[in-house]
Amino acid sequence: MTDLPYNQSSQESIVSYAMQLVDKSLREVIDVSDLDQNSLNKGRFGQILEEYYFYKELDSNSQPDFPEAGLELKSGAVKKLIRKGELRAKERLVLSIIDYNDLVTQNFKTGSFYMKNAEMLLVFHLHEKNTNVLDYIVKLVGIWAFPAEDLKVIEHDWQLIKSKVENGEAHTLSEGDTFYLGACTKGANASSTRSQPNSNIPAKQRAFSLKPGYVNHILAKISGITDGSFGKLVTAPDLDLAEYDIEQIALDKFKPYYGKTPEDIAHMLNVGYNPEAKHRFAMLTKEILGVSSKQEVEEFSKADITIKTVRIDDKNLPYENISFPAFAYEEIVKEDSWELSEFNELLEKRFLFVFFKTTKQGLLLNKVLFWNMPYADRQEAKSVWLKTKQLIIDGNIVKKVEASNIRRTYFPKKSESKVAHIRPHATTTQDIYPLPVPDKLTKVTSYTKHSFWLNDTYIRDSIYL
DNA sequence: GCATGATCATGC
DNA sequence: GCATGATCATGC
Repeated sequence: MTDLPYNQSSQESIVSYAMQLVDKSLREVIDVSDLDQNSLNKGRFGQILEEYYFYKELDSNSQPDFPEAGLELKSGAVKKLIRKGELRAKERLVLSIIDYNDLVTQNFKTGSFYMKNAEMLLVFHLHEKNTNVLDYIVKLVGIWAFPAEDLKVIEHDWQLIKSKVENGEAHTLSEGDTFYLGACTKGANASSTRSQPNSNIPAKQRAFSLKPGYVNHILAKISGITDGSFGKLVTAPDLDLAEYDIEQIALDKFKPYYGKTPEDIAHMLNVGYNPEAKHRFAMLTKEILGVSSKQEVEEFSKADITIKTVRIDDKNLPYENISFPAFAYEEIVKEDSWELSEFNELLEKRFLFVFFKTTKQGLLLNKVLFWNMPYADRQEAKSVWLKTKQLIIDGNIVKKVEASNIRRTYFPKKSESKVAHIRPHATTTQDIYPLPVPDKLTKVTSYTKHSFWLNDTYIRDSIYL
């Protein structure tokens, strides 16, 4: 192996060789003549890259792919956001498979996960539907080493996964258990299982993976984007905490403010409070968490956690339904699976709900909780998504236009599902997105922006509790 | 009083 | 100018 086009003991050499991939496809840089054309499913991208570009033999040992340089080669897919033009992770980044029997014998720092993945050479290509893997265009290449503060969260995640396995609960693992490092299912189907220690129940095969939110941060870092739009939940004094649980750290921050009014809280935090600002409660929540009202919480963004601040009346009914960002009609009709749809991705995230409740003493901070939408409710949301998508595909949007110019639509109403409905989400009726199919009744080719909303009654009955 | 449609205030 | 989080107005 003396004639490799790079020096395999030098990170610098490996990276500069990898950088030559940017804006190219595999077909342009390797000899593809002896590849079996029938085996080119999307999972082959990484294997072909490793075997035909880096000339490495495929193996599954616990050493990194470039052991002398301490680098593990990983490839991932990005997508371009139509509305913003930015690159985002198409999905989680799947790392090494979890051997349940081995895991329970390991420590984090010397265990196979960290030994293999401490430093990674990442190659991201742009995902294109119905495109041969050989023609995917590489967009970003870079080295990733976990920052110390991220490693603390990841070690905490790793320990949680390990302790579940130690307790004979490998079959109950779920990605929602953890923050940055997940245990995602891996295998052809649900019957891909493995044995686990301390239980006879076969457990689904799983791999360590990085959450999409975390991958987005990696993408920003290796693209050289460092903006000030993120603030940290965990600051220096907390870094030495033995129990590094970002959820607990977040919940603890609310403790001094229970039973206080928004004005009280703003005063205690020494921050301004504009009663005219419609997002004043959301701003206050961020200040409680220790970041500026202008910033996003970095740890939550990495862990795919969404904050929702809700005011409820004395009967626990929210004053308003909860909105999500407006969807683009042209994008939703192209979503061919619920699992990969934007709405499902929003609902699979973990939520931090912050409730302010109306009492005799006024509006008071009342309850704060982390929450995930149960599977059955996401199936319910799926039917709302399916109906919405079909109406747009059929150009069946406006039902009638009243004398007042209010337009009644066919979109799913609150009464049709206990979970979610569709409503306008725009500045005016003139605030529009193009329609893929003109509306049958009005013939318009664009329509007021709409979004999915969670029903106020669903918040009351299934989340506030 | 509630469901649905329309619109607003802010910050970037 | 627009995304976000939120609130208002109308009609039944």
